[in-house]
Amino acid sequence: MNIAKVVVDVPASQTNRIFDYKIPENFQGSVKKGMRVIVPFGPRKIMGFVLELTNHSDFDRLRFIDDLMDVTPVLTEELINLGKWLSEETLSYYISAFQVMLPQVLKAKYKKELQRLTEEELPEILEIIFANRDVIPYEEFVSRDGSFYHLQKAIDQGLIEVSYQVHSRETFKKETMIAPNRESFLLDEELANLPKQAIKQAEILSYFIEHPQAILQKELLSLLDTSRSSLKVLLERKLLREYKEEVYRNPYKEDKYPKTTPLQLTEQQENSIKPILSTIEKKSHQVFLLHGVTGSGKTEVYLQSIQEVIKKGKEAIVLVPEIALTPQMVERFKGRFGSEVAVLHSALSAGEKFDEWRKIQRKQVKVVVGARSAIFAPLENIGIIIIDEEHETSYKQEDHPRYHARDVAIFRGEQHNCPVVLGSATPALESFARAQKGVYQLLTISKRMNNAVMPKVKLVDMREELHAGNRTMFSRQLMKDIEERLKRKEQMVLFLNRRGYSTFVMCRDCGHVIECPHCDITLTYHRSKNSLKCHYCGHEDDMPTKCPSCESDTIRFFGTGTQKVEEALNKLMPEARVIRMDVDTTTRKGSHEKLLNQFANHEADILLGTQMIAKGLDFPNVTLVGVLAADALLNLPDFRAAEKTFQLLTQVSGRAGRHLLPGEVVVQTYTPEHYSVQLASEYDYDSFFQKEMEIRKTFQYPPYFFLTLITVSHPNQVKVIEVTKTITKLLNKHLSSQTRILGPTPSALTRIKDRYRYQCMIKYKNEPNQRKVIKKVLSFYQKEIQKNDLLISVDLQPYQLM
DNA sequence: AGCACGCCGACT
DNA sequence: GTCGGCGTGCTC
Repeated sequence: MNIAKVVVDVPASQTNRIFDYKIPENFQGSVKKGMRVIVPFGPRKIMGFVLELTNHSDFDRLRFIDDLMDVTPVLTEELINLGKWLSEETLSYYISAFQVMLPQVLKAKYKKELQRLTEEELPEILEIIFANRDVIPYEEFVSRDGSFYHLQKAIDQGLIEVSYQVHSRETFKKETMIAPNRESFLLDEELANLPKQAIKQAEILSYFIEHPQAILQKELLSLLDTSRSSLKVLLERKLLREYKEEVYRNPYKEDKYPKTTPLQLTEQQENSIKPILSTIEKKSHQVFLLHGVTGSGKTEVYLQSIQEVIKKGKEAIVLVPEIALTPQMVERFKGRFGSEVAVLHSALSAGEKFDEWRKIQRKQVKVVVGARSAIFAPLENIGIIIIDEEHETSYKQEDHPRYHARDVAIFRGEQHNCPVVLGSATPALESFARAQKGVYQLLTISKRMNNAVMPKVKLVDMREELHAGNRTMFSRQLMKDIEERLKRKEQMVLFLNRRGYSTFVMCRDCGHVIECPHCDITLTYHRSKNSLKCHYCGHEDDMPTKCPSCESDTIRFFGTGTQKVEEALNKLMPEARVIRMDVDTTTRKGSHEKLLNQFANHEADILLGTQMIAKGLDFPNVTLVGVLAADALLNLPDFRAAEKTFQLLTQVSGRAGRHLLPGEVVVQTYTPEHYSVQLASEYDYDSFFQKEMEIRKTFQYPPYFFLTLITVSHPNQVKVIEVTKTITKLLNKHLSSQTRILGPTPSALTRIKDRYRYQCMIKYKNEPNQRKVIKKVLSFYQKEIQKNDLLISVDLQPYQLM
């Protein structure tokens, strides 16, 4: 095997193929599939993944692999196949598919440098820039307006060389270890001979006589309450030795989590787990949809299924939506499986993520708990894959490769012959429809644990509040209920749906709304800096004091943010202690956990927050949930708006009355008659499913039809419309006649970063040639994409229709 | 994506 | 003769 087939790190359509390289003699045998290598590519050097080893190539002018970047492959054989499948499936580049499966620190960094080869005098311009250095960053040469002509000449004369550096960014955390350097009896002798005043040295020696194994320096020093200076003498005398050992950056300390044991399952839990266990036993693949109401103990079903998998010597992946990946959730897994668990989510630093990943790679863990990308965990013997809150849209990645973790999970489940469990109190319509058709096996838990009843939901019509003269954001009902809870010393959760709402700035005089100069969107007011910011391009302006249109000074910001709610709450009920949880108060590491702990310790009465408090939280003392604006989501231009509203209301309501105390929910809405609000208040998923399915059928939306969204963008509006029109025509011509192609339509945000965006939508039932046709369309525009600043993006099964 | 190469036009 | 500005095509 002296030839490697390599995918190179150049995300472009022309390089989206395999390149062959010869393996030099000295690397024979050490180059393995799935490794990162450095290869020459044209004049430069870049990173590539070895996908295959062979002895034959159709290309006759092969070059040699330059260097290896790994000792152990970073991609397993299965992940290599998964990557190929993923790129086909999502129409993305091979390289992007492989990169998305690995921690960011494994992405190569490139440096271009100018290296001086001789002492010989260079032209003056170059001498000034080099300033007595042998190597300078190429960047510096460019930024200081270096003469390309002189540079080229110096290169031709052999005075200067351009060198390309490729390096990986992974770092390893090392800590100092201290160990005895002599046999115990020899240390005993030394201890006897120590001068009387060397008390600390004596203590240290005694310690090692009793514990002859190595210990972290940090730990030793704190244990004996001393400093490095007393260690130093012993190290110098070679009685002890020190060395560096690699340690994992461990964001979760195991001893923090009290060990838990399996709970007695309820009858319904028992009935649900049986088919899962038997699938594990039979080593077969099956997708289960576990439909369990909030508080029904789905997690316990997961935990006991995993237990069985571990018993069989296999491994498990558990996906949890990012915002539900709370300390509470982690605790449940760490509590049951201890150090067998690796946790992967975005709050970890790049280094921590890498270390967790490496624990998996080295087979030091059995269970991986993480957000979307954890589905690519490099496990080789998977026994179960679980996706909790499977309806969550965050499982769909919004940029390339635009994959859905559910699809990847099922693909891997097939490869490993293991069950995939999708769990939710409010399954995605797609999933429930599949379960009804028998594609997935439906498991139902309709009762809560502890025999708790679902909290009663009161709908409050906010229009009536307004008519009655109540202009605050709290209805009289909600106020009354809050006061009651305060009196009874019970706790509350207030939920504000911020998505769909924004704090825009408007002139009360002329109605002028301030918009971003580069995007078709209103600017958002940020109190901390008293500025206006665009959420799409980052453009920032100072908050004006006068309306830019009519010069009136009645310009104000509108909309509701958590800050504003908190202020209003403080004014109306100064005695209530409020914890506010939103992006502003949880950016610092660990602050999320801290706030939740405070609430758990009853240091506050009200937990006020956005999306992030909607799921996964479990506080026994919470008896009231208030939803301030239930229909904020309903008004979005999204065919899933009703579904999302139903899901959110159900999830939030589920935060109350989970234990002994009964719970209540107050939902404030401007559309109490809407079926999603109505049915959510009755916890009637089945009726909601029926009703929503009818609507989807009528309007030809998923799950009855599949969707593909093609978005075209370009600085010139005329150009965009023309291209989108042509694409629509091409698609119409080449796709089957039952397929509907809609468009061109302007995107919901027609202009972002000074680029116009138009889209067309493909609605289809069965379109086996779709990817082929789209690929053809893309290659038709290949040239314009390359040189004319045209962008065409394809999203199969989109979630964001903007 | 970079990068070289080649052609062209401007400036000394 | 010297320099930089694009368009084009290739990368094992």
